[in-house]
Amino acid sequence: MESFGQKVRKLRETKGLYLRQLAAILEIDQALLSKIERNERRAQRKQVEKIAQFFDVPQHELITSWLSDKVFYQIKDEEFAMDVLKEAEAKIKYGISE
Amino acid sequence: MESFGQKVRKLRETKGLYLRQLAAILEIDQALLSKIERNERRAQRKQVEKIAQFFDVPQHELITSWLSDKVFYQIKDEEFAMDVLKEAEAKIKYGISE
DNA sequence: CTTACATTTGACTAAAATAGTCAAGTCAAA
DNA sequence: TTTGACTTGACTATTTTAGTCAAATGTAAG
Repeated sequence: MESFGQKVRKLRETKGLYLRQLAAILEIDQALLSKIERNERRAQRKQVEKIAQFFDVPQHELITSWLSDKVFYQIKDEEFAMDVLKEAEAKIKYGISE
Repeated sequence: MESFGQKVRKLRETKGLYLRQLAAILEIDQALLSKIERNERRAQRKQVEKIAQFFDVPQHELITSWLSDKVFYQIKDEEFAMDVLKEAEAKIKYGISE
């Protein structure tokens, strides 16, 4: 399974770009991009969108990867992480009754 | 499907307690407890633990409810919310390769 | 009607979490 | 041993979120 950061790195390297170059395109510091690629910082939605656009990859693909990373890092150390996800699924499917 | 807040309200009402009373036990403002029960504010982990203890309900039950709420509110408006959860599951199951 | 009391609301502040920067540090290749 | 890509760490800025207080709402009783 590949993290969002790994996806970005792959895309960047496939195009033979340096951190510095992609960072410039995204208008962020290259140190930040480095951290994003190594999952040490989370990207912003706008940045994800720019990346998808630039590499011409479907937005929903990257957005999904990025969001699932966020969820993952939020609960990865929880003993019942899997139950949490199952319950979240049910809430999405059937909603929360008000 | 029941939200964390609803669970707490039920527990409280079952014991015939007022917001004010439970709030005192949790050492928070009753306005905050009111908001938590209506999912307008998220509780803190410590508070969740106290609630479980006080009402003598298994911690993991409330913690799971509370965490799944957090996940739910984070992605509920996403078009691909379900895919996000599935991918998060995969990341939990198989990990993210470093 | 009006008092009494539980709960909600809204606007605000405090605190915590997270994004972002800069300068120095690795590390490999030339 | 210099150069260039990337990483690291400590710091700051920004955003998000928790929390408070005082006033408002609703409702049941007197």
